[in-house]
Amino acid sequence: MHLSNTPAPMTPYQYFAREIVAALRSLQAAGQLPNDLDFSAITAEPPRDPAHGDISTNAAMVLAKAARNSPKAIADVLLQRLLKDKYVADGSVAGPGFINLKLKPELWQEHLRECLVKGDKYGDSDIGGKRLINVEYVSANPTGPLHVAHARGAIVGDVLANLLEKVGYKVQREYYVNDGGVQVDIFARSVFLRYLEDLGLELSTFPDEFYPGEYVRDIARNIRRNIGGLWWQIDWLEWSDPEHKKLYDQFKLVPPTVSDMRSLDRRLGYKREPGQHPSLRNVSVQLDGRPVPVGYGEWSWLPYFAYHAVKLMLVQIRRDLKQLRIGKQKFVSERQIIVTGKVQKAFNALDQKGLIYQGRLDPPKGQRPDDWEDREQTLFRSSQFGDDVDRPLKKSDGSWTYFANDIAYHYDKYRRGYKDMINVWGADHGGYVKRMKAAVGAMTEQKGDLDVKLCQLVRVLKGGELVRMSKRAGTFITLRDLLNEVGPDVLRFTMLTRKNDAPFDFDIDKATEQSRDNPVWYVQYAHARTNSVMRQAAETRISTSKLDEAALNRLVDAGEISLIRLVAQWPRQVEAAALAHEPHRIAFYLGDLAAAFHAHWTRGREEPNLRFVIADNPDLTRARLALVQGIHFVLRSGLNVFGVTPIEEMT
RNA sequence: GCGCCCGUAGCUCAACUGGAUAGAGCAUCUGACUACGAAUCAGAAGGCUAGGAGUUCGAAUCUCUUCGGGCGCGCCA
Repeated sequence: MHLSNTPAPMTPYQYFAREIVAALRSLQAAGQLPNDLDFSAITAEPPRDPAHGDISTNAAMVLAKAARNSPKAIADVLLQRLLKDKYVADGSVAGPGFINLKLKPELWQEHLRECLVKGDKYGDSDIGGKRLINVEYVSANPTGPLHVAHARGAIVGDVLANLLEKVGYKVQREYYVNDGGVQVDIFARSVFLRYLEDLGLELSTFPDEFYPGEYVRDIARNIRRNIGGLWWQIDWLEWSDPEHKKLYDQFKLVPPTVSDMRSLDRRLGYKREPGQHPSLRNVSVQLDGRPVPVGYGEWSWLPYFAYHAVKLMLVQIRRDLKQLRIGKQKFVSERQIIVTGKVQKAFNALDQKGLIYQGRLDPPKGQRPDDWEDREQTLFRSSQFGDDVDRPLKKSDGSWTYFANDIAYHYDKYRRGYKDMINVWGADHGGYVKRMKAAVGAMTEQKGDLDVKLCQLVRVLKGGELVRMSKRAGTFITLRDLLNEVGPDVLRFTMLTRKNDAPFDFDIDKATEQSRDNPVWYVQYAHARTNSVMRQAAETRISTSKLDEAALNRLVDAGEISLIRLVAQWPRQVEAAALAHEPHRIAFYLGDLAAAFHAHWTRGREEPNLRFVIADNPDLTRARLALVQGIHFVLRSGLNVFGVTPIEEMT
């Protein structure tokens, strides 16, 4: 009998969740329970202790109060109904009022068949109902390469997106490019100075607050060599001064045309300001034996360097992400949000709701900045929506704050149809969560929902030692380094063996070790082992095809049934992990399934009649192969959700 | 000073979102390879879930409080 022909094409847990409610309804009809009861909190779950049975429900305890009866009494009558179910072998009331059901093996056997029929699609569902959901992750500044912390966020976000797709959401993956703020300008100035160095000029100094990494030189070189149309500027008037024409000739530099500059200005939203930026005040180069200050007329070169430096950086970032197997993100530019007037639009929307005002903020207690200046500013009433204080939307120079831009970005997401939004951020942005949620709530009249997953710090251990990282010194472990050391499979899986809000020590040695300690290998090994069983069967000339037609009622051993039980939990694990936005749960489940499979395998060593392949008993073997294939499908789809290659054979 | 996250076996971490006697792995001790792959498995030991108070049938989980750690606190992102 095929389960697909029965009225129960679902997991035993889903089946009984329904049966329990049906039984309760019939008790209501019979007048044994009141009619106005809320069944929503009732569960049908595997009991914590398998000795208690197959299915456990809390129904009696949940209903006791409203039904004005003792949990025990309700459990007794409910149990009598449930015992009539064709799949229930036995049942009992335990503890404070749990009902434990022991099921007939047929239900598990038939469910395994269901799993085999669905194959890789087993575990998929449509609880998302094709609803749109937006998952934003990585969103690192385009001012440096991705490093370990970004890797964690990238993986958590990507796998969460996979999970949501698996349960029927329409997922949009996004990367918000923070190319709109002063950090990009500092980055552009850093590249500019390295660019001068690359021309063979010696800088008097390289300011502390500039970006120190080697990669900045690479980008400067790349700009000089590959982009063309370059120039450098000692004084903003200089390129029209015939006195210095020879310098342009010497370095083969080409000054920009006015229309070049204007189009970049428009594109990037820069205002033209003459003079030299204060951070460049002490920087000069030796020219004709005298020090010449650099960086004047920033408006003429800064947009150009900012534009190309960010572009080159993003090429690198995308390449790294691709190597990490993350490639489906839509990149949204903060600068474009500003330039296209979307910030103003979002601002107006808040203003119309009366949520903008001019006011003063108290300086933070205990850590008053030295340069605190009490001033009137443009504030958003975020405190009306759960934030601690109101937040400024404009800087003192009149430009938008990062928060204002981010509000506009989220407003834009919402207007594009995403009521449900998830952001994956580093823990250092924790202080930002309340105000962003407040903004989303305010802009969407509470119709939009934002969940922020904060990823705690990642430390890297190598040879038992902590690898020191310093952003100031420009020494941090890049994503690229990690990928070269451990590869995407290990990195992706390992990053999900902890929940996102727990700090993570990533031990490179252990992650590459092939042993029980290493969950990646452990699960991979189990998957490869399912294949090796199939190969073994093929050698004994037992057919491994159409296993869903095998005589599954031959699976009666307790170990076999409990393996099916574990397989049958896959759909609810996927569902729970997706709804809770907690991809790490899948890692633990896969580890459990792998462990149970390895354990059962080893039992066959002492009890040969339990081995999967019994050469002279094709029917029994095919039934057991069906079980192996079910495990194979679940392990494979689990690894697929993680974006980890299910290896076919251990080498 | 305020806010957020966290505190679970010696160590690294789970615990199906309020369920039963809080579970794994490592390390420690005791066992299992003439092999469907021992890259594995079985067993033992290990706990006042940081401390205290509360909420209810029931708390690691929710509330309050103390202690300890991390992150953050206008014109960085």
